[in-house]
Amino acid sequence: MSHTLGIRQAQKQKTRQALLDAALGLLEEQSLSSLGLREVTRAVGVAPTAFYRHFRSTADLGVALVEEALGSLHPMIRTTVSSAGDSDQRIERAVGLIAHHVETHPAHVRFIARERHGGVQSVRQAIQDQLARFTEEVKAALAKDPVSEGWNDDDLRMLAHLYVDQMLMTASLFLDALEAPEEERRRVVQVATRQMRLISIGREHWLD
Amino acid sequence: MSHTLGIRQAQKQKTRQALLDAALGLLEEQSLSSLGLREVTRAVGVAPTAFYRHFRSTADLGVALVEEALGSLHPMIRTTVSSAGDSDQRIERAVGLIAHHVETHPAHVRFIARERHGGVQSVRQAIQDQLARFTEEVKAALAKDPVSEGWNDDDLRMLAHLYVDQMLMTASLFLDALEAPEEERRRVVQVATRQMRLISIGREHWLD
DNA sequence: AATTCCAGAGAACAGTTGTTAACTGCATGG
DNA sequence: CCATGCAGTTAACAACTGTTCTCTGGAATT
Repeated sequence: MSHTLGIRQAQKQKTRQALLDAALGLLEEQSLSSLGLREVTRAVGVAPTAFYRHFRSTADLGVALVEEALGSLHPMIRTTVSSAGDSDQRIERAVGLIAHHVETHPAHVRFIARERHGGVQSVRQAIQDQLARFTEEVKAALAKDPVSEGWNDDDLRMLAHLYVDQMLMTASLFLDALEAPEEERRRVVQVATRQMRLISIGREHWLD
Repeated sequence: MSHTLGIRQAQKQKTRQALLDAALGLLEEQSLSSLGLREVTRAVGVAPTAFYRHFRSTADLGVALVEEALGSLHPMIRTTVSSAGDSDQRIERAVGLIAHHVETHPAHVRFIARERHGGVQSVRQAIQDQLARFTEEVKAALAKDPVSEGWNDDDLRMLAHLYVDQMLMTASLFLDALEAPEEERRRVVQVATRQMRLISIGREHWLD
């Protein structure tokens, strides 16, 4: 692999990325279903027809954005759920990781939160597929945890589902508090931490 | 109150409602930020300019839809959280109420789920305001429950928040499974029930 | 060095959009 | 019964949309 691709394909990928970036920017103040192809090309500074060299439609571009936003997130998931430390330490680290990711990729997070239930079917589907993969990975990680001894498959899946949803909820909360005073951001940390702690407690007593 | 309003204002409210209904229908396949005013009036069968007699913009119409979708939901909230029965019975009833509401008002539920993180600021704000009211009501109901004895204000609020979010998550799940085979719908009931049960268990052991 | 390929430009299309202004007809209040 | 108010109509506007076809310059291939 890593075949140094010619200056031709390199330039193509460059404009393609520029289109993705511009779209992501424009999507901070609207939904994908109202994003126009001309709007995107205008923001990049290329002719409208150039768009078709890279995407069939804005919906197609949306699907590409889903992969950009979620595809590279799988490694993080693993370190979030599994690994060492007692319960409180793991929770603290998970919340910290989420907060950090929202701070470094706010537009991506906003895009996912917005389009997860958004008006474009194919994009909704792409997000659901990725989240389903996340859920499976979390479930696999949970299965290895000694706390989950004796849990059946359905219960593991419902807990994984709960964790993934909770992650997104927390990320969305951080997003809304991004430009808020630090006081409120700490309240978000507090709420998220306590919610995860409550879930954790429920988990420990599940088999009673 | 209840002053039988003249046939003039009656007709006005009628077209206003027709605009709201038509918009709600159109919003099943797109987001509010891409909903055109002409699109709505065309669906109703009135002139585009008639729109301005009722709403400043489609965003304004969206805010009205929020109140229609969530405003009448407050009484239900109360019966969902509080009232009699042991833990499992209350959960079963809550999940049933949510499922029923999704079946009878699917478009409203879809609208809220979609626009909660959608591209129109004022509508997002309106939804957040209503949800904050819900959270306060749930918190008040929780405070009266003997299980919550000894809980401080912050913990009550975080639990109320968790319940409200869980309610929306569940509603969204039911929505996606609306036209799916009954088998999958029962799986949704199962997952939602177990998640609430886990939360309930965590709640009982919170003060350990 | 000659040829093919292709990312992007340019122009034109039919259709759409939000908003304005001036109007019409009918229910309302004096 | 007559004058006023106002929901909804009609017509027109400039601006915008997605998509098509044709063209061009320079990289890639032979």
